[in-house]
Amino acid sequence: MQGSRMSRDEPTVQGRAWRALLEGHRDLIRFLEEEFVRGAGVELQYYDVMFHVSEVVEGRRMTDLAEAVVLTKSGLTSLVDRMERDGLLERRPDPTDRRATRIVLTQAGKERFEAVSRHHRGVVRRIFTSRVTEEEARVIVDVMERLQSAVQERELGGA
Amino acid sequence: MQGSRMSRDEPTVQGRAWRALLEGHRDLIRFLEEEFVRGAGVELQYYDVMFHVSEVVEGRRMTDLAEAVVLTKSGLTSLVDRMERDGLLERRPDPTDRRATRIVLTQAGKERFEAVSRHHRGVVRRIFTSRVTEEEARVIVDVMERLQSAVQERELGGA
DNA sequence: AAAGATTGAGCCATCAATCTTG
DNA sequence: CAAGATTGATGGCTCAATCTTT
Repeated sequence: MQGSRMSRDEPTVQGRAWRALLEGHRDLIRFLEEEFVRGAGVELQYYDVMFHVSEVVEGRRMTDLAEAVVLTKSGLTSLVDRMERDGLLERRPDPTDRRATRIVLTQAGKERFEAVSRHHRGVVRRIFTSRVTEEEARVIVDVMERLQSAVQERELGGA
Repeated sequence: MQGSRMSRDEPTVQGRAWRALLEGHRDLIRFLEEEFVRGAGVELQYYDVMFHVSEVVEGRRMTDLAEAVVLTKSGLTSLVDRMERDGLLERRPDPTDRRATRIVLTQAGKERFEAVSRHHRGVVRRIFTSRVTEEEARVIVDVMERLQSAVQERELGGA
């Protein structure tokens, strides 16, 4: 964990930042997941889907939603199956493209999302928001967005 | 919690930092995973195991290793099965406790790890290290370590 | 009885193939 | 043929049960 020798040289600050990011994120997610299941009775993945669906009134297309929650299309198909079975979501034909399916929250889904959101914000505040200064937060936003676009360029630009 | 708005529409800087962290990390990992499989022919998980095993000459016990790589014991059992089948690892009886198994790298595993490490450092440098200033890196280390200990305290103390 | 590790059942994600619509 | 979505086969991980050793 620490004092590890990834190379003979002393790790740079950036190198330590990389490991800190990985390990910190891992612990945060692990904690969040546990808190979530215990307190809200819903998996984090459910919340993630509901979050992205709730943003758009007319519903989200499967493909876009899959991208948003980082799943393959078939993976999302089965996830939506389960959530539909649980009465949280509804599939609706897309009026403009008959190939597409739009996912919308049911009334029960909306209520559930509201409740879970409140809980979610509480947990996030306790473990993250309240422990980070504005200054630090700005740096994080700055860095992460920069890295994101770098990755996206690389992915598009090919190897 | 303060003057700025906590409403859904106008998240705080910290709130944006939270989402930036989640999404950025997700994209980084996704990219790293792809790069890794393509360039080194090894999954990230393999590297993670080799990394933790390589740190200790006398080998790692299964339970400790499972904790380190964030897997259940049974999950690790099957992962180690595969890696052993691939000739990268070896199970050895623990001399001091006959219940325990020690995992060590084979010679092939060591060589593989060295090569993959080099590749790994290259990728990390390209997508992360070279794109973050020392100043920013210090902030990240600072924040993430603070959050990690906060989470650990909560896990121990909180029900 | 508790701790280290493995086994088997079940769940969930990916991949390749398929169907329908543009 | 390309794009949106689903289906079935396969693989990895978790959970509960089990075995051995302390």
